[in-house]
Amino acid sequence: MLSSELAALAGVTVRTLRHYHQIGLLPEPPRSSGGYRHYDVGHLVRLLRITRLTALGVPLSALPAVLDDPDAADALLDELDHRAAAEIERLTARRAVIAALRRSGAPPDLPPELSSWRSDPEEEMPADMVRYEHEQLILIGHLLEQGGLTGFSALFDTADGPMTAPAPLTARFYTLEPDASDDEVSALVDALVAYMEPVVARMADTPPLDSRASALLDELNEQTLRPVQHRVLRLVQQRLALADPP
Amino acid sequence: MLSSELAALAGVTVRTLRHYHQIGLLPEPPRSSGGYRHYDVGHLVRLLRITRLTALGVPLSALPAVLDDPDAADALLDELDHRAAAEIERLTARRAVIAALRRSGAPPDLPPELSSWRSDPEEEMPADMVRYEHEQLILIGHLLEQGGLTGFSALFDTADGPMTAPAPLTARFYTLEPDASDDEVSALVDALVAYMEPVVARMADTPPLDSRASALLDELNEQTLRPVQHRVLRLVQQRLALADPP
DNA sequence: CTTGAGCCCGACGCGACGTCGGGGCTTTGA
DNA sequence: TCAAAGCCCCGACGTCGCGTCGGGCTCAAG
Repeated sequence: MLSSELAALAGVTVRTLRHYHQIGLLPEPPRSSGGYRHYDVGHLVRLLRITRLTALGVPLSALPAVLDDPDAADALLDELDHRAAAEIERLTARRAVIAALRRSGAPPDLPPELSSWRSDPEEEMPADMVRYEHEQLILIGHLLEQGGLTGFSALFDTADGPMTAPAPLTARFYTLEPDASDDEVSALVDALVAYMEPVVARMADTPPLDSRASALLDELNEQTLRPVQHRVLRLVQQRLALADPP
Repeated sequence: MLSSELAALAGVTVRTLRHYHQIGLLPEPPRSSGGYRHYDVGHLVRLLRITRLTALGVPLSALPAVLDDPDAADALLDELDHRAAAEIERLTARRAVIAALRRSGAPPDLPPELSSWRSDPEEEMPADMVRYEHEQLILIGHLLEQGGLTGFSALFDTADGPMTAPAPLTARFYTLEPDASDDEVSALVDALVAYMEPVVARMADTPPLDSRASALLDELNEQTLRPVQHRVLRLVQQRLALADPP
């Protein structure tokens, strides 16, 4: 039996045979005068034992032990089963995320549970503001993942169900021109404060945002937002802070 | 922000950061006078986008395209979902095999559906005969996998349910001494023929065993069995062949 | 005798980092 | 003020199970 015949019988490639020879897993068969390997049924059986075990997830390095000592296999099977179960769980979670992404229609690099907070794509917004909103959601999504994203989301629940993103409001914020009039600015501040007030009221119970997290969010603002928007943010923060007991 | 802080924030290792720098996925940040990297929040966001996507199974080589062009992601997500589903199926099948093995108590390198054909481990049998039986089951299990293992098993179904391995019979065969008397041999042959006759009768309908497969089985016999056992096999085969119409 | 398929070997590639070893920087406590 | 400890840097090799390439040899058929 030549290499390719053995390989076909066992359902592997010739390269696999050579690899098993190299690592000493399969004994070298006798050679013909020209150097061709000639296998017998013993090699086939050995190879089949190997393929059965690797199909179960046994690593090649563990095979010598398992093939020679059948008792050693039990603990290994346990571990392989656990690993397979864990891997299935990971993949299932991954598929769930993909499905959520497809439902939300949002770009795949932001957390699907925050995608409803994006501004309406129909709104006309400068490219850098689109990018800023995107990056902010990514940052918030990650920073709150281990701090309690569910608790955060709960802040926005009302008797009528969860609040959705205030699309026109955020668009007005993002499209603020540097030369906006004071009236325009204070009107926007009023609207934002009105929107945020009930949320802030409920925040009294929850632990404040991690200091490093808020520093990072500030840094992101600093990098991207225009001065007029910083002014709006500061004003909103002042008004909301005053409403809170210090 | 130093390397280890960024890494901790994003949940990766410092080595991963260096790897992303090497392949150009993460821009190099400015360095301190001593050569230390100093990251800002922009790097963190970039890194988080990367980790979110890799968690979905996106390969690093595809990231530049996906990060820059959000539309390119859709087809990719489809493929990733399919691959994840296929992988889950493979792992589930693997777990099913492991579970079957644990129920049967058989060594993990033979097909669990044939494990009931092993001789009773309580029977006293020479080590090489144990090995022979093991290897024969491996060979049969594989050769019939693509030829119809189910059809083969059906040959052994009776009205009272599937026949089980004739434990004392096979043990008598395997433990035959080279100097066994003619009486002993012919008694064993009679018993084996009686056992196999109904099976052979049903085999008339099914296609005969692939010629290469039977050659391999013969070769295995040749390598391992003692002359007296060859004699028994030949006798049994003659008797069963005569009972068949040629 | 030639041709074409099949076999041999050595060596590099892949994917996403882990790990090791040798050497500088920075901070903290004595 | 200085030394020890703890970070940081870099380059390079290791992991796992083979795939792939290139160049040369062999074998059976025409």
